[in-house]
Amino acid sequence: MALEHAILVSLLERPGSGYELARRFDRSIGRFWSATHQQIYRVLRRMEADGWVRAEEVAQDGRPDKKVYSAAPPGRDALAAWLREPVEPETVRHELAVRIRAAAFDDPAALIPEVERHREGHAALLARYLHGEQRDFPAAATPGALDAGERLQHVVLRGGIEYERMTLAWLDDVLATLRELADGRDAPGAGH
Amino acid sequence: MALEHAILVSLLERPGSGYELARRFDRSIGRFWSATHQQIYRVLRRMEADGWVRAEEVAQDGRPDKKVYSAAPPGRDALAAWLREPVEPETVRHELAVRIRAAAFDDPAALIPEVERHREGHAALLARYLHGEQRDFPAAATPGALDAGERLQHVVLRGGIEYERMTLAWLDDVLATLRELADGRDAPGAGH
DNA sequence: CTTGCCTATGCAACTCGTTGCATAGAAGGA
DNA sequence: TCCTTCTATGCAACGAGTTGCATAGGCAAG
Repeated sequence: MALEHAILVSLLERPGSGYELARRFDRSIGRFWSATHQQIYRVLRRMEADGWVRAEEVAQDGRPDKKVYSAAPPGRDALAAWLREPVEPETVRHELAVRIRAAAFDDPAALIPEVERHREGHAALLARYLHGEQRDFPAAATPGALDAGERLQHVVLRGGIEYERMTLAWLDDVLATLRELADGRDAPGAGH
Repeated sequence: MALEHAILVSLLERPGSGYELARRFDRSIGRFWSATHQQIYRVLRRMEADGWVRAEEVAQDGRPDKKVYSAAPPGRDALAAWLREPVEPETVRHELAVRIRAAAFDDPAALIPEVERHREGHAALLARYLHGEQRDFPAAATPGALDAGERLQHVVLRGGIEYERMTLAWLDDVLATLRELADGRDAPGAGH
């Protein structure tokens, strides 16, 4: 239900076409709110009908025309109202946690390779976050160097960084537990 | 798509009716995979048709009959196969991150009360996790005191605890940032 | 004694989100 | 030359998930 609002924020930060939005959602914003191009196009049309955004047809040479959207005053109002609504607790869908509990009814060692792969993904993401922080917020330590928008973007990024750090530490804990269970199952046995 | 598997895990840990499952999903398992009773009933019927679970009608006095489900061998096989499938990166839907970025286009101070309320919720959840850890895993420090299932449940719980700790620290960071922005906006002004 | 909550299951309608496919011109490599 | 990729938008169908409502007996509080 907040896809409208995520799109509004993205359009306030910079206007763009549905296609451009879809790519932004694959990169920066998408780390916190993912969406496919289909969803985005459909929601954009609804938002245009509601007057939340304005569209401007832009002809391009060498590539298809595009519709560039930008946030309209009613959209800003809707966003301001949304900011004052209660924050509902996130609906968690943590597949890996389910799998780990499932491993108790099968071979825990079978899960190890996938957890390792998963860990690599989180390590790569942390590296990207840290690189992005260096690039976009080098002046963060100097008071007054960043405006409100930048400071808020930075605090969100810090959240992403801390989340990844915590996840990596936890995945190491998980791997250690799985390996101990795998060893304990094999070692005292016949040693095939 | 993993609701089937979450239900299977829950039924392997202990058989139960759809209603009981729904309440478990509101408590322990639901912290990692939430679902409403409607979803659970529908998926249970599909799983029974597929032979993943078996149902047994149980008459009760003083309350309605119930159907107690338990995991069947084909369900265990499906779970084992699922454990070997690739873990897809989680689809993140972090509403608060979107709101924080949205605050740049409105009054950042407007967000503070809701972030505080949100923080209280996470603090309460952390307290519940820690209490649950004391109750369910008091012997965790003694080697060999816990079986495989318990050790895996414990490592999942530790993940929840670390997530809540990290979130609390980040929310304090967010609140400090929002407060500084709110002060900076008022203080140099006319001081109304 | 009536109101509301708890157990227990379920239908119907809806929204949200994904997947597959289609179009269509331009650019670049095998 | 053909094949793929990129830009840019969209339809149609499906599956996942939510919300509202219904049933129906028992229990407890006011």
